[in-house]
Amino acid sequence: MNIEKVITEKQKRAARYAKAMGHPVRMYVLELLSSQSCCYSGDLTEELPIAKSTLSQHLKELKEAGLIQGEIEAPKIKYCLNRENWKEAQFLFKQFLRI
Amino acid sequence: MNIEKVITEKQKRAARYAKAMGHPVRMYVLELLSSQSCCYSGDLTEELPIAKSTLSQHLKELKEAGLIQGEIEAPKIKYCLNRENWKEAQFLFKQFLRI
DNA sequence: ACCTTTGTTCGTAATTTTACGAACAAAATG
DNA sequence: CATTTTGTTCGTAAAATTACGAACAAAGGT
Repeated sequence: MNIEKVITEKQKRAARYAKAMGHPVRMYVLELLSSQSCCYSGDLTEELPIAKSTLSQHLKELKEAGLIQGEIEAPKIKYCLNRENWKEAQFLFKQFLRI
Repeated sequence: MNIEKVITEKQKRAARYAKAMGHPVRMYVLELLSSQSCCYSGDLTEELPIAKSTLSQHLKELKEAGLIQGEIEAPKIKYCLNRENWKEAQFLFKQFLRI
C-alpha cells in the first residue's frame, strides 16, 4: 500500500496545480493572465492591497508550480502564463471534472 | 484598494475549491467519487497508506469545502460528491480555464 | 556617478496544514 | 450485555503557508 502505487502521477500533478490555484490572490493573477496574455507585476502591486514582497512570494509559487513565467523587460518583469503547463492543467482538470 | 473590491467572489470560491483539491489524497478521493458515485471511508483506509485519523481529516476538509457529503449507513459512512457544489466547481473551473 | 524604479530576498511572526497514535463514541453483532 | 467495527476527536509535533517591512540588487534615467 505504497503511496506511489495508489495515487497516480496525474493526480499528483493535478493536486500540485490545484494547490497553486488555491489562494484568492493567485487565482486573481491566473485569471488575469488567462484573459490578457501578460502583465507586469507592478500593475498587480497597484491593484492588489498586499505588500510587494507578498505578491512576489505568490508569483514565485505560481512560477514554481509551472503555471506562469516571467520575462525580464528591464526594469520591469513581464509575466505570462506558461502555455505548455497551462494546457496540461486544462487537460487534467477537464478530465478530473469531466467537463 | 480593498481586497474585497479587487478579488471577486467567484475567484474566492474557485480558490476555495482549488485549495480543497490541492492535496494528492483529496484529489484521489474526489476522482474516485466522480467516477463511482459513492464510497465508504473504510475502503479508502484500506487503499490509502495513511492513518485513519489523517484520512478523516482530509474528508472533513472536503466536506467543509462543500465538495463531498457523508451519509450515515451504520456502522459505516457513505461518501458522495456534493452534486450542487461539484457543479459549481465545474462551472467555475470551466470559466477559469476556458475549457 | 547618483538617484529612481522595480522586484527579490531576508528576517520574523502568526497561522494553517499535515500527520500520527491514543482515546473516545456510536452502533451493529454475537 | 460484551465485543467488534467504524470513524471522529484530541493531543501533539513538524513543516508549510501567509504576511509584513527592511534591506538589498539590478538596471534605467538624469
